[in-house]
Amino acid sequence: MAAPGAGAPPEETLSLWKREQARLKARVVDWDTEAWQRNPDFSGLQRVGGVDVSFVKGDSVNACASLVVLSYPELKVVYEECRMVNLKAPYVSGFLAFREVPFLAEAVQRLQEKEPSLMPQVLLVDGNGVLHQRGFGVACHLGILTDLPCVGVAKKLLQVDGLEKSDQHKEKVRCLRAAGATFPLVGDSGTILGMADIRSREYIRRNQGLPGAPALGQERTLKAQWQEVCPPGGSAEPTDKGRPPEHLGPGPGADPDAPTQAPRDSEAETGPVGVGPREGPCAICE
DNA sequence: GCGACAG
DNA sequence: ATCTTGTCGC
Repeated sequence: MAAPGAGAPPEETLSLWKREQARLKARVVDWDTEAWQRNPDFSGLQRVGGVDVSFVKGDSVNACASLVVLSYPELKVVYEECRMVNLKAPYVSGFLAFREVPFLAEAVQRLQEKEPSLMPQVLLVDGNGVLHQRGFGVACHLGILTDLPCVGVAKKLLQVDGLEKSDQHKEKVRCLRAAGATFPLVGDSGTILGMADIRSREYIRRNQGLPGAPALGQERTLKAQWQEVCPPGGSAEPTDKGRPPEHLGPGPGADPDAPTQAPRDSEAETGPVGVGPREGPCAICE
């Protein structure tokens, strides 16, 4: 048999995958559909979920697929599941979903069967959403399969639609001082493909306790932070619109979402529910 | 040597 | 994704 975890798939398979992405992309809903998405402090949001797949050291086939649901805004774990799985498809940039989404969708399905009352209202997914080669990353894919609003959370910037780690981009990242500060990632198409939300380790180490660095307990509200943008001078942005995930409308699930960069350590950040700190040089600051 | 092709 | 190495705090 072949080793799913490795080897590049034949061009024929990639064509099929592209066709599937195009088919499902038509069901994406990339606008707010839930009241909590636009409420000042997300009032109405009670459960936030997160999914991820972690691998066994030198193994690209065996991995742990996990789904966790937290209460909001308390952020207490109310549901958690980790399941060892055998990946069937290799990782191919632009097609991450075909490798991981089956197991993520199954995790959501099991939750629906066992504890439907704990179904999250939004799901954070490792990987990109609409910031993708064909505008349909794993977050979008899972959203369609589960009918849940999903937010893509990536650790590295996928340079598509004109997005690049230019000096301009790096400058904007450097402006992300306050925890939770963000700026929109606007592609050449004019679409906001995501929000970068980073805390520079250098800044923190050099400015602890200095003016400009908000004291603990004085941070702005999450919602307020999301709407913060670098000082005037940057090019894009007045879209006061945050960038929460969406929901589905007609047919099967749907929703899109935005990806983002994040600190290098463990997980990354998210457009909306961005909290995580972590530190260290990141793929964006670099 | 460096960058890029999510994880 | 995972591997590394170094630094700092407990």
